[in-house]
Amino acid sequence: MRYPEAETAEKHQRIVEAAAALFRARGLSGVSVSEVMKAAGLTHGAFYNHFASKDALIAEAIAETTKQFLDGLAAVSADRAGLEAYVTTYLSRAHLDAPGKGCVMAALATEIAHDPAAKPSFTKHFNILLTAFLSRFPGKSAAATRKDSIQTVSTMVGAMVLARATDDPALAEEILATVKHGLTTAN
Amino acid sequence: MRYPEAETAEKHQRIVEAAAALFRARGLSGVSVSEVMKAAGLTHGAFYNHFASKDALIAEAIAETTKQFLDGLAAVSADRAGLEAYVTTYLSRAHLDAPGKGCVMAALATEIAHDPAAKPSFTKHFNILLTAFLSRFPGKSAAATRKDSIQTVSTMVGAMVLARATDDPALAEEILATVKHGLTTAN
DNA sequence: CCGCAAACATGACGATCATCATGCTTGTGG
DNA sequence: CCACAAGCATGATGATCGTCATGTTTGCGG
Repeated sequence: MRYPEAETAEKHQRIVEAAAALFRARGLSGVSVSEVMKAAGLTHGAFYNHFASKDALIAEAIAETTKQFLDGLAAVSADRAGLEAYVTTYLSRAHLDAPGKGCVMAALATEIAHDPAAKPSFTKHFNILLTAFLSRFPGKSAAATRKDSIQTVSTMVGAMVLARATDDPALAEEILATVKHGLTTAN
Repeated sequence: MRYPEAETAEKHQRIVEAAAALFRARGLSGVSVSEVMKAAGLTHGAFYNHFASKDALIAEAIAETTKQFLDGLAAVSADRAGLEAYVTTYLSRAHLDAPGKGCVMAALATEIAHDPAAKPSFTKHFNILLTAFLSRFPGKSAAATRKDSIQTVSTMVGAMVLARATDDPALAEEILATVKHGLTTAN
């Protein structure tokens, strides 16, 4: 290779991180390859030295967001209090307003559903993410925990997705607050 | 006007219905104006006699899906059993596999969130839809009912959105079945 | 019965985009 | 120390798309 291997790998990572942020902020179809490369400090020509296609970039970007998700989970304790802290952070105004730094599911779910090339990567990482979430659920049997995880994740994602699709800040906050309350007091 | 008014109105409606189906099936950015017109039995040139822009069509298409949503709600009884029947239908494999005929929220939520022109229409119709859902919730106070509606809708939408983003049919069905069970036995 | 304008079709325009072609630059393997 | 190829930039290409221009048809108001 012509450039130091470490440097090349770092640029690759920068591209993936820029893509992960831009895609979540503006959608898969709302961001061009050129924009991603510019955000990574390169020009569009170098793109195909790193990825076979935009679809390949999307797949890697999804993987990157999963790493970030796991970091967020790791920051809370593995008990009921930690879970509630996580839910509270997830359903916060900060997350609502910063989709580029937030959950992939809440930012891109329906676009992924319409993009056959993105679904395999999403599916793989959704499984990882569910397992991680599950491992931090306190008590009960493994089966019950998995069910609880699926329900809790569905509710969190649905709330954020609806709040984001809304134009009215008061309504968005009502959705988040209501679901937050429901998830942190029930069970 | 040159064409009979009724005929023109009918064509307008055909365009909106075709758009509502195509957008939900393949996404806002995945469907071109020409495709919608062809599906409505016209050519692309006539489009701007009916709509000011693609954004305007999107807004009307969202309104159309809301009408369809309300029809679905009206089909069940206004009690606990009716609510559970509705949830069961919503979280069915038939709905999973037919996004073009299903809920807008589950089909387009994240794309709407990324499209400033679509958000006002969505917000307006989300309010309508929430009110209708609420009016069919049995018992309790109005405030509690609104909270229950928001939580239930969030969970249903989240589950469908995640199931649709998934490549693995078994996982998709697990999500639907789990959330369906949670919503029809709890409370 | 006539002229006007609405509705529709064909076709064009300009912009955007993913991808590829080409050439330069530069470090690494030999 | 040298040749090769990886990595990057500039620029081109072909396709798609939203929108507009133009011409034609045809029913409605007068």
